[in-house]
Amino acid sequence: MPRPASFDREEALDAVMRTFWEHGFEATSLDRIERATGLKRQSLYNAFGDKEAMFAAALDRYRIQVGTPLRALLDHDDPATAVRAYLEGHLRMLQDPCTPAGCLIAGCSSELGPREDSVGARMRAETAGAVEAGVEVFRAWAAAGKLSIGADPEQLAALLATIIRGLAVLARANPDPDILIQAVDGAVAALSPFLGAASPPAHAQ
Amino acid sequence: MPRPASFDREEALDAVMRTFWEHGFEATSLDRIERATGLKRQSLYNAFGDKEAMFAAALDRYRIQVGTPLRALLDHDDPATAVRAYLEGHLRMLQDPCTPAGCLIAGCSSELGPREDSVGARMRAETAGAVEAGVEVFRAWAAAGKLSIGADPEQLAALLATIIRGLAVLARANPDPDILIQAVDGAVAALSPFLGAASPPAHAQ
DNA sequence: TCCTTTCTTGACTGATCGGTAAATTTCAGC
DNA sequence: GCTGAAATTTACCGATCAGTCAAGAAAGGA
Repeated sequence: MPRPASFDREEALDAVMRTFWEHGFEATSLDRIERATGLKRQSLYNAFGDKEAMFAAALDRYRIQVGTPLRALLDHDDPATAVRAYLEGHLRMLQDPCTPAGCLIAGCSSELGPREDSVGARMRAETAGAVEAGVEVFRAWAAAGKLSIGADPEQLAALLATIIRGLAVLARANPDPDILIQAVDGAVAALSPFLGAASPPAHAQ
Repeated sequence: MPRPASFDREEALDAVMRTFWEHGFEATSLDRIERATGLKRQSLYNAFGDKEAMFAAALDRYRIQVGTPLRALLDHDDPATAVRAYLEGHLRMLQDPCTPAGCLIAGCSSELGPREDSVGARMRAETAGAVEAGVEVFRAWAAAGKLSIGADPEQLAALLATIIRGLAVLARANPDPDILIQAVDGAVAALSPFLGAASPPAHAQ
């Protein structure tokens, strides 16, 4: 068993993920990854494989480090509380100065949208899976009688997934954080009446 | 006045716009533009300038051909009708098989988000301008007393802009059109109570 | 017809792309 | 210390990138 690697794989993967997060797939060159990780080309290829494999590993890490904690915010007895926490959690993440602006999934799925190779397919699957996970949460709420009468769980889940991705786009393009806060406040006000809250929308603040 | 150009500038610009629309800024190479327009490199540089100028011209054309007609859907006396038409119009556009999937502005502003050169700045300005235009529409509705009591025009405009961009992301990534339809239906149901509609949200279909 | 001006064409630049081969360094086991 | 396998480094590959140059083709004005 000769010569262990001199770098921490997780730490390097973190830098890889952040580079893809910041610049997208195409604009992330191997040179940029070298600079971000401090590693040389061959070490990267030894550790992760080619660029697509690096991207896949970065997506996996993103799901663990970002996606899963955010989705956990939906695990709350009260749907209105859960949705508010979910939206505000996304807002914090999207604007966190310690991480690149926006969302890796939303950004790269926009970038790679119609591509037919493995990366494009991977991104489409990532998006579809995330949306479907949200649908299941709303269906469970509906089955538990936690949604207001007439609330459609599929509609609400699709709308929430849409809002989340819209926030990601705006967070990446718009330096004005007020717009995002207003969008989240508006979303909470618009969605709450469907989530078991008693107050009619005309009085929603 | 010797030798007129042998091609139609508007027609060529249309192909340029569609190429950027489909592949984004970085992944649109000059070779690809040559193939899409049928023109040679030097003709493109003569007609439009460098790649950034081609992109700027494509954005201008996109605003005229896509953005302006969509924004005109908000010009309606009844806010609820206007918002529904606006959302459904975007849905049609995003999924129109005659044009690339998604939205040029949303896609490229995600792609170029934090870039500090002129293209990045241009995209950020495009997004900020579009959002601000929506805010003015809602403010006018509010001033005309067309919004429900308690409805916040800034919140509603920010939310609508967010939803529009979220739809663009999903339209580009998700081949399932049902999700988008459900999102639009959900958005109409969630927003209508604020737009002067009388029906309470519990009965919104 | 000829000239001038522009458009068009194809070859070309240096830079950068993702990926690789070979040489060199470094450490575990003996 | 020696040896060998793996990690690291350096140099390089062909392809492609945006952009340019110069020669050839074509049309209006004379």
